[in-house]
Parts: sequence; C-alpha cells; structure tokens
Amino acid sequence: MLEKTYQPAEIESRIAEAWEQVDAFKAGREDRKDGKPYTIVIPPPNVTGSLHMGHALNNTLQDILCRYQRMKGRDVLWQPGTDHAGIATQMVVERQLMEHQEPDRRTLGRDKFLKRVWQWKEESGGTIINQLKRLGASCDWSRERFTMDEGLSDAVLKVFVELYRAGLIYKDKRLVNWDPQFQTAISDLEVENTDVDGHMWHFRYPLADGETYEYVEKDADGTVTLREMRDYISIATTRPETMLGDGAVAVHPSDERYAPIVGKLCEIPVGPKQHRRFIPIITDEYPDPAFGSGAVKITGAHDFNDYAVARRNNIPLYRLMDDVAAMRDDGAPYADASRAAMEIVKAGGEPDAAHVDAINLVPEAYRGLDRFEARKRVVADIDAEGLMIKVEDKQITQPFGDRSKVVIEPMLTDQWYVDAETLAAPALAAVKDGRTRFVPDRYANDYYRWLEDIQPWCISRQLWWGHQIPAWYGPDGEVFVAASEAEAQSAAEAHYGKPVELARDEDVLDTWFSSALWPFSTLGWPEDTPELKRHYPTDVLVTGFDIIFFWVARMMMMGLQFRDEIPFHTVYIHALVRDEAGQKMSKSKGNVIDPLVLIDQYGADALRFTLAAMAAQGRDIKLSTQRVEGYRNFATKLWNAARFAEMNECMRVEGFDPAAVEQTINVWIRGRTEAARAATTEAIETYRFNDAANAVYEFVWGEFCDWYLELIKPTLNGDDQAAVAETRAMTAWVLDEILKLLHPFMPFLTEELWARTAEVGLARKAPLTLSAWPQSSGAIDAAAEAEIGWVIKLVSEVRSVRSEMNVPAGARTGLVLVNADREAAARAERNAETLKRLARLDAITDADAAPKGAAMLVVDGTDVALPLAGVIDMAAEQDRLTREIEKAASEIGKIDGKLANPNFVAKAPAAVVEENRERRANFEDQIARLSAALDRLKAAA
RNA sequence: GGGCGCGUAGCUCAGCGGUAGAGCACUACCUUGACAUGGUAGGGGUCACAGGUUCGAUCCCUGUCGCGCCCACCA
Repeated sequence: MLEKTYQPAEIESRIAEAWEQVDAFKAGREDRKDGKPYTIVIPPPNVTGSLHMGHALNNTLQDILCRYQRMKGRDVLWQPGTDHAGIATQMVVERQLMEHQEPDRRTLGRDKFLKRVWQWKEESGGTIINQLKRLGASCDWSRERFTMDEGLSDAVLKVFVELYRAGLIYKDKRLVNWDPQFQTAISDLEVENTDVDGHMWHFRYPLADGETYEYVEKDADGTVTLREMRDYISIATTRPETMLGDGAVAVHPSDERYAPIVGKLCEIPVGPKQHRRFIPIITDEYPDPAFGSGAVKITGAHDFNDYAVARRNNIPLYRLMDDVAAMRDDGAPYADASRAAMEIVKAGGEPDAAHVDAINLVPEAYRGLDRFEARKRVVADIDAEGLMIKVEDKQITQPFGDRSKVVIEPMLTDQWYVDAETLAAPALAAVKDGRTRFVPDRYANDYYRWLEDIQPWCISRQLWWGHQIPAWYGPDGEVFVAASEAEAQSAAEAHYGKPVELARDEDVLDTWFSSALWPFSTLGWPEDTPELKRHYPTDVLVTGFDIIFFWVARMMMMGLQFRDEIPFHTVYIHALVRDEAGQKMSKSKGNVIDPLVLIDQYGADALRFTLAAMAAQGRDIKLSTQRVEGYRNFATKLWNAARFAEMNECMRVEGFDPAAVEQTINVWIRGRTEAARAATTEAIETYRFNDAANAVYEFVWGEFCDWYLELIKPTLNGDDQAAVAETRAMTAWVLDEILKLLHPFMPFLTEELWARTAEVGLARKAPLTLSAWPQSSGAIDAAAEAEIGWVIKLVSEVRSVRSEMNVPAGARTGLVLVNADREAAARAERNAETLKRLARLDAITDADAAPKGAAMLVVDGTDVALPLAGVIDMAAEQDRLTREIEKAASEIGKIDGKLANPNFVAKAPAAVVEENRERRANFEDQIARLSAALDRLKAAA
C-alpha cells in the first residue's frame, strides 16, 4: 500500500543503489549490444569542486537525453569524469596552506606541494561525483576518468609531441597576459576586461637640447585655432609607471602638428635628471590624431599595441616589472642602465632580445615598489617638476584575471603556443557545412567570429598542478620535445653525440589543453580501444555558452586534428542559471542557491523537473524556490494518482491491448496518451526540454488526474464487470505510459512507482530505466474526443453557473436538457452517472421547455437548464445572462469586422473564413438561446 | 566601436501570422473515500513605444526607448 505522501529522501538513495546493482547505466550492456550507440561526454567538473546550480541544469539536460535514448533501446554511454582545473585547484590548496599557517608552496617545493594537491584531490574528489549521483545522473560510473590519470596524461603527451613535430606548437617570446597573483601567463580568454574609474594623465615630454617648434592646431575647415611655440610634446597615459620603459613617441604620419619634430629626440621626464633617457619621435599608422594629443608613448614590453608598433619600427623593449608586478629591483644601477639604453638608440635602436631583461630602467627610487605605488610616485614627481599638463578622471577598460581578480600586466616572456589559426580552419568548416550543429543555431555565429580571428593560444602556465610540458633542455638551451625523458635523452644524445644532463621545462599546460582531448581521450585514445571505435564521434555536447571558446572550439580543433572527425554532431547550448532577481549566482554576492539543499528539501526529481521546464532555448533561468515546490507538488499528485489506482485494483493485465478498449472514456484517454507521447517525444528529439516537460505535466495533471480519474469513478463503482475490468487495466496501462514519459525528467519517483505498482499482480521484467519508451497506441478517435469533450464542457459550465449563483457546494440540483437533439440526449444518457457525480446533480431529465426559476446555459447548441427554484437569485441570473450575451455579441462584432472586409473573404485561406463563419453562427445560436432564457426570466418576474 | 538576446497578467516565464497561455501570488467556496504538497470557480494583459509589410501583427520588417550579455588594443 502506497503511503499518503511521496517521501523523496527515503526513496532516492534506495533507487540509486538499485540501478547501480544491476549496472543499469553501463555502456555495452548485453541487452543493448545490438542497439545503436549513443554517446555524451560530460563537461568534466573541477575535481575538487562541488555541485552548483549550473551543474544541476547541465547534467539534468544530459540525463534527460541519456535516459530517453536508453529507453529508445540505444546503447548509451554517458562518459563521466573530472577535470584537474589547474589554477583553480592550485589556488585552493595554496589558500589552505596559508590558512593552516603552513609553509607556502615555494618553501615546500614542487614535489611536496604536488603531494599535497593529490592528497586534497583524493579527499574531496569524490564529492562532486556523489552529488551528481544524487541528482540522478545516469553516467557509466565504471568509466569515470580524470584529466590527470595515466591514460589521459598519455594522450596529452602524444598530442603535444605530435603538434610540436608538425610545427603547430612552438615556443615564442612575445607579450602575454601576466597574472601577478598566480605569477603565471594566462590566455586571452582568461582575461576579463572591466570598465573602472581611472585617470588619464597628460605630461610634457621636453624636446632634447631645448629645441622648439611651432605647434599649429586647425579645425575641420582648416582654420587655425591655436598657434604657439612649444619645447615639448604632450603625451597622455593611464599607466604612468610604464613611461620608464618607453622606447619612442609615435605620431601619425599625416599629423602636421608634429611634422616639424619627427625624427627628433624627447626626454622621458622622470628619474634623476642627469641620467634621463631621450627617445625618438617616430611616425606610425597606429596613433589616432583625433584622440588625446595625437602622440603616443611606445612601451613595447608592457602594452599590446605598443608592442606591435615597436616591432614594426625596431624600437627596443625594456622589461620594467618582476613576476609579482613590482618594479624591478635587479641589475645595474639606473644610471648605467640608462646609458646603455641610450647607446642602443644611438646605434639605431636595433632591438635585441637580450635587452629586454638585461637592462633595468627603473630608477632606484622606484625599485621594488608595487606598480601602483610606483605610479603614484611617478605622477607626484612629474607634477613637482611642473611637467604635468592635466589629469582627467576617466572610465578605463582594465584587464583582470578571471580567477585572481587582480589587474593583469602585459609582460614579455617565453611561452609555448599552439598555432590555433591552422587548427581552426577545419573546425570552422565543420560547423559551416553542418557536420556539427549548434542548438540554438545563433551560437554558431559566436563560434565563427572567434575562430575567424583566433590568436595563437598560449598553453604554458607557470604553475605546478597540471601536465608538465614534455620538453627538455640541453646545456646550451637546445630543446628536445618527447613523450618521455628517455626519449628526450636519446634525442639529446644523438644531437650532442654524447649523453648530457637535461632539464625538464618547469611549466605545465593550460587545463583546457587536456579538456580539448576529452571526447576521445576518455574513450581510451591513444590506444585503439573498442569504445573509441564504437563511441567516437559522440552525439551531443551539452554545455553553457560561456565555454564555447574555452572548450567547444578547442575540442573541435583537436578532434578533427587527431581523429579526423568531428567530436559531436550537435552542441546544445543551455542558459545560465541566475537567482530570482536575475543576478548571476556567486559566492561573493551570497545569492547562491545550493542544489543539494533543494534536493534535500523537495527531492531531486522536483529540482530536475524545474530546471527542465525552465530550460527554454535562449533565455537565462531565474530560479525560484516556489517553482521547485510546485513541481514537488506535481510529484505528490502523481504519487496519489498511483495510490488511487492501487486502491481501485487497477492492476496491469497480461497481454492487454489498449487499441482494443471499448469504453468511450478509455478510448478517449488512449487518444490523450498518444497525443502526450507524440508531443513529449517530438520535444525531446528537438531539444525543447521545456515543451517536453510541460507536455507531460499538462497530460498528467490536467487530463489524467483532473478528468480521467474522475470520469471513471462511476464505472469503477458500478456493476458492469466488463467495464470495470477494462477500465482497471486501462488505468494501469496509462499509468505505465506516464511513468515512462516522465522517467527522463523524474527518474526516482517513476522508478519507485514502477516497482510499487508491481507489488501485486504482474511482475516487471526490467527496471523502468531499462524499459522501452512508449510506442504509438494508434490514431486518436474523433468520436471519443467529441463525446468526452462535451462531457467536460457540460460539467465545467454547470460548475461555473453553480459557483456564480452561489449554490452551496454540497447541494445537488437537477439538470434539464431542453429540446435536446438525439446525440446530446444519448451522450447525457451514456454519461449520466459521471455527470451526476461531477456536476453534483440528483437527476437528469428531458423537457420541451425550460422549467421556471432555472439558470440557463448552452453547451454545443443544446439548452441546458439548472432548476434552482428557491436557491437562485433571479436578479443575479439576469445579470449573468446579460453578461454572457454581451460577451458573445462582442465576439460577433469582431468576427463581423473581418467578414465585412472583402479583402479578408477574398484573400484569407478558405478554411479561416469558414472557421470564422462557424464561430459566428455558434455565437448567434448562443445569443438566441440565452436571450430567450432572459426573456422568460423577465416575464416571470 | 562591433555583435547578440530580452522587454507578454502582481512575480517568474511559455507562445509566435487568424479565439492571449502556464506556474506562483490573489479572491470566494470546499476537510466530497487518491491527493489541502489538494479540489472548484473567479479577478487580472491597449503582448515596451512608433512606423511599415499583410485581408489580418503579440508574432515578420525598420526605427526609438529600456535592460542584459559577448567580443574589441583607443594611448
């Protein structure tokens, strides 16, 4: 016997265990060997992370697809695993060390530190997997992988080595985004550009040797607006401390204002006066004459634009900061450095990689200062000298590290790069020609835009947690890239003609490098495994739009490069889950809704259903707890429907054929079930999860519970044994269909009911999760639709009138069909017991004329009277009838407006015109009948 | 500076060329043998605004306003 309410907590763990015991989610099961494979790789969560709402949504949608396909007979592999999440995880462990007041990672050393990280991974690595299980994720857990496990690490090595040998990975010294907090390079994608309040300082750079020139400014018409003698050039900057590394001042070649001084030298107005440097004024296309003064200082080693200008013009680069973005405090005294730099200028400014680090152009007064402190001092010093023209308060776009949240500095360093442009071409083509499809398709545009303008991908990180780069250096810096130290050794031996000491590159790879291989590395590559053959390419990738670039694009590149095939045919992009106010959930805002808390409170099924129902394509989800509660109620509703079935002995019957039922109500519900099946199936197939969820919801609550179960009560309590038997069997059958349709959304509840409904009678052959998705149960029967539709309409109308007339809920009334046609009379006759029960009637009779003191209503052209003498308020009934008439009349007005338009009649489809004519006739009929009733009422009064 | 999305009932959102929908909230009534995590009935919307296309526009097009997001090197 089912309990009165559904208790998710108690049931979920038990069901999960049952699935696990029969290996329900294992790929390659005997019973699915002949099924077509269906494969999804999970977006691997951070191994030490915990489940947040984004995971809950992401995995719910994947699970719906997997469970649906499994029920369709496919051999489903949902490949689970976790990501080592380089920076994120290293950050957590470093913070732990700090909190425990233990030695930091550098003091600890690489080996000991890594040991700590592995230890932390072992401790917390199971958390998120268990949380995914609680959500109901039907992954093949026996195949769980980790990006740093042995096999995946082999894949990483192989890919690196092969790309290197193909010239698609190379080492280069160029500007990178440097994160001073983590002291590592990061990729462009890991930089967040944010507008912040800042300043723009305008300084005078005095011309060398007291030189002067006539500075002339003109407006658009060529009229001179300013003419004065100057001994300086005006420079604007938002980062004054970088002045120390200026190599030139650039103006646009067409800028007449500065033409007189191009080629001359100007002084960088900071540092000890006697040792100041002079830099050339050059021309370049980069400066915009309309912006600021039109002159730009060129600091090649600390700005991406300047870097490009410097490379074009042979301007030397000078590194000013150290790894923590403090002003350098090494090398020779400033005076010597400055002199050395001037020598370079005299020699023609030939850039030499050695200068970058060899010459420290930071004056002693600023050495060792943090860059922001140095900025303050530089500004103050220039101002004190009277060389500051002005300072503007201004919104400036500043780069921040997406994890560290500190200001990123462009730094000139040696890093490893992937030639992304070459790899991007096939990845671009695969989406353009439709081999891989984005859903919703507009995301393809983002994908194109990024890939078409892709920059070299910086893949080295100055971290310890991750895949160490398989590159070894000989004594002279010669690099040997190989899959193992032994291989590197023999390569080195061949190179040098003798064994030498090799030093391995200290850096590790960007986390996304290993993630990019996920669709094939998890299947066993580089081994040629049966799983790889069977499950690659995978089917669908389900993810959020925020990692299209980070991950999707790179999987496309690597998949095509190493497997020669797309990694998946469909990329389903889902929304972001926000809080009720539409804010992005974040720990710092404190608006995070923990999915585990909701699961505890309402059950995993309710949470899953909520997420699915709200996952309309292309819109963010604002999650509200109330909504979850509502779907918990839905679960209870279904539970109680099953309880009703149980109490009424609605047991499944061996060999029952729903196509053979005879009772109209049963024929009707078969049709409704078929409609729900079709709608749900179609919606899942097209990734319209919300439509799918709503279709089942509406069917279960609005049709099965609200009408079918109510309508069959008279039958179940009646004497017609054949009808009782058929209806019981049908109820059990529909319930089964419901459990199947709902299973992908609410797996726990449905699996539990699947078992509980088999406690008596027929046993189940398999758990629901391994049972077959509903097949079509045949065409929808129009006669049954019409008859039950009529019953529903009549009951609703009667209820509505009773309510309006304030008939006490418990009171029973008669119902009189006035001059009803044969069909209406027959329908009333056939459904008499049902009508009596649902419309609270004591008798249904026929009459030639409406009785006195009755409320009148019209159902499909039949006059229906509710004799309410004594109960009824005649005035109220007059009002009601008048309102009904007015409503119908207004509809007729609208329709007439259309029909009176000759163009409408001529151009609209015939069916539409006809439909309007019919509707008009119906309203006319209704008005006639209601008016007659109103007249009678008035005559009686 | 480009690009994208969104403005529909009090709230959260579906819908998308031809009668405007759901859930929650609200009002009234109902402890009727599945379910008060429930039932029945009801109130509530010039579908942001302005043009255009069309016989017909919430839906398609253009523009305006408001909100959000992504990309981008303006010193």
